[in-house]
Amino acid sequence: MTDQDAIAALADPSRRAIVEALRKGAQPVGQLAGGLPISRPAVSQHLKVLSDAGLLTCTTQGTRRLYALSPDGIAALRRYLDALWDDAFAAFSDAAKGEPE
Amino acid sequence: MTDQDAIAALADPSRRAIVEALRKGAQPVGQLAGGLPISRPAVSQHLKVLSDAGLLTCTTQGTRRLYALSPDGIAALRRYLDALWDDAFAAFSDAAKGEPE
DNA sequence: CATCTTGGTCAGTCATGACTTACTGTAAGT
DNA sequence: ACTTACAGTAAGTCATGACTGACCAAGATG
Repeated sequence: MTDQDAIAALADPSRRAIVEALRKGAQPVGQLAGGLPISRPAVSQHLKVLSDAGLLTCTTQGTRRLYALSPDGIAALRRYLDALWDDAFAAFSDAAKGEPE
Repeated sequence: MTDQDAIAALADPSRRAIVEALRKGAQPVGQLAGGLPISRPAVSQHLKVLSDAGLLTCTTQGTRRLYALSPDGIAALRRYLDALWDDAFAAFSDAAKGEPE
């Protein structure tokens, strides 16, 4: 439910820029929008997609909402890629030995 | 050039289906198209995107072309996510220290 | 050589989604 | 209570790219 959606979420350049901005720490929406070439509503929409994908967490402080990277969501992606790499390497080894028929 | 493009390449459901099909081993284009609900030209186009992103390798055998997962390309993605996770966890730890009030 | 198989390319269509402006809601300050 | 600051939602526009049918190139086979 999440690992596939998370990849799609990271596909958009604006969303990757948001993720890169959050690597240094949590930020409110307005601050994120200030550092990006898109409007604040656009940032809000991207934050929703990233949150739904499990990549971000949100903590409310009055009218401010702090968004931060979610280690759990990123860990899920890592597990998916680890498994994919295992299969890729196994198939690579098989091909190197001789072609299965 | 590759790690970001690779994520975008994996965002499409059809391309993920191709990657999943290749987990078991290399396949020619026609066989891939036979197992998917899209036409052969569509598969060809997806294979090009995945190859350009460094996720697939292609070996030509006469008129046949065998596509296989590239361990190198997947490894590059793993490294990117590992670094991202490091930052996410560091930011999470910082927030845990400063927040409790 | 004729032809069949395999697969990449072209041109065009159509749907998805990224973006903006305008609006609404909510918490804090005066 | 009024106003200001912050942020999510709605409606509409527009560009990107996923897909198909038709065409073309190249190697195998008779």
